[in-house]
Amino acid sequence: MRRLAAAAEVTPGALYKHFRDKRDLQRAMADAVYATIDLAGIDTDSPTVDQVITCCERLRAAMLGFRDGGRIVAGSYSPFAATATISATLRKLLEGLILPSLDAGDVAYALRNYTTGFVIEEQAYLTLLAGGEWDALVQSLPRQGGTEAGRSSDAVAILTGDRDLRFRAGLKVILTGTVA
Amino acid sequence: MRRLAAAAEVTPGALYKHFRDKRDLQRAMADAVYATIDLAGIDTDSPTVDQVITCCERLRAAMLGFRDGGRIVAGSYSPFAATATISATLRKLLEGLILPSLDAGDVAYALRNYTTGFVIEEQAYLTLLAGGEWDALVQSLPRQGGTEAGRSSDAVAILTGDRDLRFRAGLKVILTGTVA
DNA sequence: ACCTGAACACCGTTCAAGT
DNA sequence: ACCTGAACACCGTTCAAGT
Repeated sequence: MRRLAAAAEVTPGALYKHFRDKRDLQRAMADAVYATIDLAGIDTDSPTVDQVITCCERLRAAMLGFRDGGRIVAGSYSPFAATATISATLRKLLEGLILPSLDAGDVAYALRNYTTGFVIEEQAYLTLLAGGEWDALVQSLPRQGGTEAGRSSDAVAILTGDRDLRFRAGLKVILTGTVA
Repeated sequence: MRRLAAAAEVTPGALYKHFRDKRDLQRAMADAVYATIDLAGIDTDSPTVDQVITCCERLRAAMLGFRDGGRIVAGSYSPFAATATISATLRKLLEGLILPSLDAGDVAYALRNYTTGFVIEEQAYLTLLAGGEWDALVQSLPRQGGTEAGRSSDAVAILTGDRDLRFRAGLKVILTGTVA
């Protein structure tokens, strides 16, 4: 609050005429993150799986555009316009695509939770990397017995690899299923 | 740190002989959360889809057992035993189940990110509810034009409904897919 | 209506000194 | 090896008073 006030060239107390408290400000920040989502080329009247994927990728991109974007957005229920727009867009796309046995709300919610979960992990990794703490952390991963099946580091492989590719792989898993 | 020190009947400075800083302590807390996961009845030698679902449900239950459990666990890379155990268990189960075209690591990562994302949202809701702030927030949701398709509140419906059911519905979506 | 100054009750972290 | 006391540099929030 104090640093934000300084950036706005105002005294900290002045912020409390605009936001009830820090959490109220963070809700507004969450909507500001959603507001940067690029919806160009998304047409809810002719939905495709590719558009759903694009939608999630742009949601991810929007969060990645801000420090702690994932954590800001996660669980902040910003009751504002941009938040409503992305929710409705994703759900409308899905309504025209999914199996009739499923609920579009459940699918949209799963996709959004996957996406925010992925980005939180990703930004934590990037912060650790930038601070030079990542290598020490990976080094201290428990060396477990014998076989390579023991290394607990799929997360490590995913984070240090091509994250765009891995994110899309996860989306495809959700959309197309994993078992026969 | 100060409150934890008080609970441990020790001076704040003493904590810094055991943990480098607050984040280091939170990593240990994350592992402590994972350590409460009940793995009874999970047999990685004869994997079933039901076991995967149970595994994710117990992961959710473990996080729900602690204040801010989801946020503590998300993006904290605790390089400890319990963290490695749940990761390896989930992946081993999946290796025996998924379509050969998929990677067990990607699927496990998608399931974990979905689960932590869901729990973060859930705990934020529960905190808001306990603080009496939830109703005011939902009231302020933008009333958008005409049709009921406009309400942006799938998240609201999911959170205020049977969350166990909704969580499982999301898991099934991921495991069995959404499109033909 | 919006802002300032000043205060209140906190934080995380460090470090010499003790045992 | 582990802990205390005390300090340093911060926090979020409130509120009378100003304009």
